[in-house]
Amino acid sequence: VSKNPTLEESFPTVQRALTEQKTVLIVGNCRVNYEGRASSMLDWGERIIIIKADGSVLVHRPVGFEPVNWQSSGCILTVEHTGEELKIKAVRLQPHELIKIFLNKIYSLTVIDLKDAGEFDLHVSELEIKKAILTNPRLIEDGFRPISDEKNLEEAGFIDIFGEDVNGNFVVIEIKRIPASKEAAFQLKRYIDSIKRKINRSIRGIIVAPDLKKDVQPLLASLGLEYKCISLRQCFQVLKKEKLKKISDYFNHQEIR
Amino acid sequence: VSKNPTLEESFPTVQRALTEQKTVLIVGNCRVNYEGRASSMLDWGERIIIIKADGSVLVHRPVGFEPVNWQSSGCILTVEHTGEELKIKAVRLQPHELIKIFLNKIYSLTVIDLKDAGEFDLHVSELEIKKAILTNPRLIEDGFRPISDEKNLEEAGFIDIFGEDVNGNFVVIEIKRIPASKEAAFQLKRYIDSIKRKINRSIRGIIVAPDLKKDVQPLLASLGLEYKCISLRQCFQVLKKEKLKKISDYFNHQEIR
DNA sequence: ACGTCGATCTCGAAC
DNA sequence: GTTCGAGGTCGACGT
Repeated sequence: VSKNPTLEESFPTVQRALTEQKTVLIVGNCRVNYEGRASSMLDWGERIIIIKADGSVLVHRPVGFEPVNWQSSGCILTVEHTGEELKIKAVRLQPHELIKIFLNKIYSLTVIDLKDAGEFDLHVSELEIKKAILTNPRLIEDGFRPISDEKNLEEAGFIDIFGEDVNGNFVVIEIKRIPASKEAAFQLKRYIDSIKRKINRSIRGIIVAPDLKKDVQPLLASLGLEYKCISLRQCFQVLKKEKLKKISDYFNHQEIR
Repeated sequence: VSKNPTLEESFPTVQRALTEQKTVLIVGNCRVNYEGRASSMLDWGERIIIIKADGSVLVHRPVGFEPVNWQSSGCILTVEHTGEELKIKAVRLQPHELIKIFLNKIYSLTVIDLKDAGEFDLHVSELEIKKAILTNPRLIEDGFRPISDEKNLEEAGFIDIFGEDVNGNFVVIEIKRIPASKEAAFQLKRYIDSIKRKINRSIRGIIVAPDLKKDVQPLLASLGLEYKCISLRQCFQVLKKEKLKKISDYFNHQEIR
């Protein structure tokens, strides 16, 4: 970490960092040119620049979630010291893209070798809701019996869960992790129409989601579809129980041996 | 900028920075919990944390273009010092989302008030291609006459440009800034089918793009659609000419007065 | 507020 | 390699 380094001082430091694949953090006054899928010019201003070990580059303005300019991982980095400015170039091939950062003042330059082996777990994807339903089909209704998941309907797309109810009707389930939109309803309708063209049996369509968006309830009614509310908490519970069961199964298994 | 500050030292600094709406840059060892549209847990590791003046939060791992955890602008920030850890909370309402960052070691803490008034210009979006066509419809073909842009087809979506050709046929134009995919072709087909259901006149569908992706040409043929190649350079030219024209109009207007 | 669409979207998986 | 779909997509614009 160096504070207010001159460009002369910074140049070899950055150069070494790039060749050694370290992470570089720069706060400074810069302008940025981009040429590639589109082209852009960013005039002078104070920004944060992150250059990561894998070759990704981010230029962040003081406001806004998204970087104003960037280059995704795998690009080739070079740095030059051209008189008044420090010039960092990041080139990507396929598609050909070039970003040029010109710095005329560096407030802080940090070179670090970050060690990060921490595992990242993202829960409650659509997949986990599906797992929960397959684990405990009563989440849908008593007597529901899944037949297959991820049924391919060729043109129409993929069905999340395909099953049978207690009365022998086919059941097509469309899962949404967030409040279901009209689009989800139309999608489910397409699936059902697609199946009806092939087989001749009564089919129910059920949207499974934590909630419905506005005006979707009447749409479902008009399309002859149903809605089953399922909370993420319920899914958590089922999956947690399943995990514990697996562990106890393991121990039971151990005892038997 | 402080190097290897203790958590005790960091706490008031961060707290003040948050109330004063400054930008905070932290490099340190942390774990992150997220709860909201989904939920996630990120185990201990060394990361870069950016907290911006507008309340956006970014947690960056040493690799990858995207932040591993984040909160977009407008969230409420609080910081606590709970014994062994510095805990930063960022809450967003609507949708309700919470991100908790636990730091047990800070390598560098930077608080800055970035001044960035630089203008950002991005050239050649889909909108600019549209503008270019509306400015000079001959980019499509001689005799093409735009009737309206952004026509809403209710269910089917929005048409980029709707017009008429020299023979009085309707023309629906779908613009893509990048080589057009099969998806674009299907989309245009849906638009045309949607219109055909409403009116009874001959309709042509034209994909406008700098190129076609593989296998799209035969698909277009089978769907009865057309392709008009248009380069970004052409659009640049037209728009540049238009700008110059406007300036000269301005001067002519001045002379008349 | 909700819905739709573009994005230098990015990313990953399937083909 | 290309294509396709999902994303805690984000952000902008229209209703």
